[in-house]
Amino acid sequence: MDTSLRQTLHRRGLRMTPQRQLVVDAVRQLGHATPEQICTRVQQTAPAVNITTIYRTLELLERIGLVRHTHLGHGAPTYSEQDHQHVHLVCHHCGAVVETPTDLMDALATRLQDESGFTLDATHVALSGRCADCAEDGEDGDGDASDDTITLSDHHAEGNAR
Amino acid sequence: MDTSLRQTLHRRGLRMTPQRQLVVDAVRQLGHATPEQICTRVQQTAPAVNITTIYRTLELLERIGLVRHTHLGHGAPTYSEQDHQHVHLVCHHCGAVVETPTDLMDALATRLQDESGFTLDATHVALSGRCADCAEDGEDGDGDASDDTITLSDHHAEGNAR
DNA sequence: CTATCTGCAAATCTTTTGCAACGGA
DNA sequence: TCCGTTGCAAAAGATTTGCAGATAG
Repeated sequence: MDTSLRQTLHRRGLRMTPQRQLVVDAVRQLGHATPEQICTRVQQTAPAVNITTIYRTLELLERIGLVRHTHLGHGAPTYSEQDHQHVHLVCHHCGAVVETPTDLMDALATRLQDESGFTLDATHVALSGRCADCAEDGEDGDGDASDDTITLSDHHAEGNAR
Repeated sequence: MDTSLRQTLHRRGLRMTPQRQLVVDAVRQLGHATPEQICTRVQQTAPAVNITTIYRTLELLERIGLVRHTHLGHGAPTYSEQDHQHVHLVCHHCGAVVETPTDLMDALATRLQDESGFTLDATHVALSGRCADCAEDGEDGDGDASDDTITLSDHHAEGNAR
């Protein structure tokens, strides 16, 4: 059952290792997960695997097209199977991540293509907003400032470098 | 012309400082910029301003609703004026960032609202893809792996913690 | 004058890199 | 055997925090 991974690797002169199998498994099982989460999962089976290997393996798997990463909005990118395509909706308020079919973006993709020649990759980033559970309420609108250039005198010392 | 900023701050018991004015100006002038870029800009006027202050000020300005941050996909978040609303399109290939009017997303927003009850914040994240200049060519599709749990024997040492 | 801010240094955290040893084919 | 891989330690970045002193009001 691991023939495919092994072959894909061999085809490019790469080697099959237990670590790589574990990372692929973890990505598959976790759906979309950060390197940290993947590392934790892998270490449940093989505690000695270093997080450095996770990073290197994810990069390699992405390069050969087995996984892809998505930016959910905040810091860490999340990795998932290449063919596990969907659009992520992240709720600002509760942090929930909802997955929706990519065809939701078809109309937009077409429009972007027509109007800007931009080919949309709908799955690479997450859309932000508020989920149904977190009804909208807070509204804020204010913005105005000047445009001057002052010479700011710093308090104590200055001219520091490291 | 800076009355607005000062008042907004005072209203919340906060103080008006040259640094804050400079950060607001920089955000406005740069359109969308990382904390690093904002820092550089501010330091052109006031070299002594520390990047720590930039971070703290941006956080504060965001909290009081004067600026907002957007995740362009890769690492650094970019800050812009609260009311400078637009959708970002980031090209995977050349890294170009194109801004488009938010009404591009109206149809999608409506559909999301209807189908999922999800209220879209179109400006918080950037859409990824390929811009017109970077024509598509590379295609890759392959994915299959196993599901086993092996006991991985690590080479040299083990049992390390820090 | 007092509480808020700032600059600096150092602590965190995440991701990357150099290197020597290990192990897959 | 040979070279791709791995673990470890340390480097490199980015962001946060503690603190003493400066400053807005």
